[in-house]
Amino acid sequence: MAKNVGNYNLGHFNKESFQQDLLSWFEAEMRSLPWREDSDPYRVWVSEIMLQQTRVDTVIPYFKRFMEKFPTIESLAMAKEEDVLKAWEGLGYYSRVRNLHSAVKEVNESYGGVVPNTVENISKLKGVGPYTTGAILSIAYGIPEPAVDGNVMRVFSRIFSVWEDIAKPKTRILFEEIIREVISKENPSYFNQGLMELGALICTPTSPSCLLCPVREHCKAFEEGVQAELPVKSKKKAPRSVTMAAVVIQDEAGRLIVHKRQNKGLLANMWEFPNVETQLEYQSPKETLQQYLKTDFNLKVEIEAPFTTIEHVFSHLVWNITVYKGTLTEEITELEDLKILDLASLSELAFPVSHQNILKAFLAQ
DNA sequence: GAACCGTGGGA
DNA sequence: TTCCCAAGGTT
Repeated sequence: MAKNVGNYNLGHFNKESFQQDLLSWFEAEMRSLPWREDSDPYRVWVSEIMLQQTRVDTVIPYFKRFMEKFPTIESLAMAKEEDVLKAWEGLGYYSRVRNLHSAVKEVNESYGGVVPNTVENISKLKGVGPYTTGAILSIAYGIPEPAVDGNVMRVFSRIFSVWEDIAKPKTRILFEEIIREVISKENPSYFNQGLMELGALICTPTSPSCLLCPVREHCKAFEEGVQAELPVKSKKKAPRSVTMAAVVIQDEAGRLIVHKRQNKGLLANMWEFPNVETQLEYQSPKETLQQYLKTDFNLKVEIEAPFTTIEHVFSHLVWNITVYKGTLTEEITELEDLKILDLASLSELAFPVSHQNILKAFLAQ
């Protein structure tokens, strides 16, 4: 019986044959990865959050360290956010781990420490969206839910020759509907992981290895010779540029002043060296910096010449930071979000990479 | 729907 | 160098 999903007719698609080809290939070729040692829902959960928009090779060492430090739901639930953020330092998208921490507390308190196994409950957890819901349910619990990530959209764009823009949110819905029709009910875990593995190893964004592809005979794009033109993905606009001034302030003992960022938005709750945006100011960067320190922290600082400039590129903006050296000219009263610390103490706080680079440049001068 | 939210790697 | 990312989610 021919099924229609959107404008796509799945009638001539041999679902059983496709499943068998994909599953056989995955069982033979799957990479040995730390989070594949078992299917503990907590480990699956942590790995899926880490893997969001992040390469496997980058995640591996973070995952190992994280699981050593926080081996169970309870251990993570009881941890201080400061320590959790530190374990994520350098991975990026830090709201991922703040949401994970919050959601793990929720599971510990409201679900007896057991990760929920229904779409209804698991998708309520902070940081668990449509993809992660399907990934955890299928991989940890064997429930046939679609887990549509970039790999899956790329693979199925080619399999069914779908020319919808995969950068559009609604396109994901289309692929979820397709997956619901073709997912293996017997082994949804390997089916979903197999699709992602195929996307990572064979059905790559540029120059896919079609001659090695286990599901080549099911692929409409290959049949039509258009695999290189799919998927269609619109470009995102260029990041905007922000000009900033930062200062590394030292006291007589050589300790450094650091500031904790606000608890929402960019790099929330991460530590940094005091800095201000200087884009549209009448004042010189140095005066802007001094005024910021005075009004926000009642701090008088002697600011010397800049010793480096740093460019840091985010996904949606670029920081151009001129970094000054400063000297503290009076006693400082520490605040919740302002501390003066020696280097050993600094190393216990979580800094974004941009400010790690500021410290490196300061120490290297 | 579009903007926000990081980082390091590879072509 | 520049561009595009890599197992997305939230607002």
